[in-house]
Amino acid sequence: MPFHSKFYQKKVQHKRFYCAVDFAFQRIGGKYKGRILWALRDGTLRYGELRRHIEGVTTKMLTQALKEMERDRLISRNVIATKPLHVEYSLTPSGKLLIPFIDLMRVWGEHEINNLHSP
Amino acid sequence: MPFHSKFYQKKVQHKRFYCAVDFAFQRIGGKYKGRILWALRDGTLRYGELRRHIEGVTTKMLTQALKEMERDRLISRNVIATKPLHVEYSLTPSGKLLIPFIDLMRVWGEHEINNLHSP
DNA sequence: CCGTATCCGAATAGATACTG
DNA sequence: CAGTATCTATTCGGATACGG
Repeated sequence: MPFHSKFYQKKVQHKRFYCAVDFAFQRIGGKYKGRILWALRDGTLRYGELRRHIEGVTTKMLTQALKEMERDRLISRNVIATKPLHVEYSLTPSGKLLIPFIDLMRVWGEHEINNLHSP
Repeated sequence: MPFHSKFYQKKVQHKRFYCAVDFAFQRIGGKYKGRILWALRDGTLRYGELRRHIEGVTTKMLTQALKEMERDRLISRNVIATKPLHVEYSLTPSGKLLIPFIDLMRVWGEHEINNLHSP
């Protein structure tokens, strides 16, 4: 049960936030959360599939981000008791609300990347 | 000249990024950049005014964020040679493109804050 | 008024090894 | 397969003092 493991106990408390923008950035900030949300936009992915989508991530950082996002109800975690174990991740309704936003970021990012050497 | 000071030289190189989402989060991630963009949405603010808008920020962090955002062409910096000095900050066209995005974040954040104790 | 500089602790991130 | 644990390196962020 992730909510009781020692591993989980880090960062259970949010820092104080001063406004809604601050709050939102605390929830989807960090190095990988945006990319995780984006990877899950079309449905369900297993842990290992996510790991391959998010190039460069370690198990430690991926697990940590996933636990925080589960706690914050952005994603849900579903264990399938096959052998070996399968674990599926997908967006919650709240998480799905963020997809248009991530998409805006992506479009803006592509635009900026294309203009990097011609400003 | 900020582009030549020792202070500026930190973080001149971006880390490697793997996709546009990653790129975008590197540019507006961090603790204060979202709030700075939001504060400048309606026009120009001076350094001290910004500082009062972004409650809790220190001069170090504000200056650092402003320099990075200037380097990334999200904001522009205008020095007015009065005495004492005035320095005005405003959004560039590229920075203005991010406002709808920040607004989405803010709306989502307010929605989430309201549902924190009734999930 | 608008920053710079320095010190230092906290938080974040990576590498590596190991387990049910 | 899906993590956990540990150790270390790097980065971030706050406090404080000072300067043009």
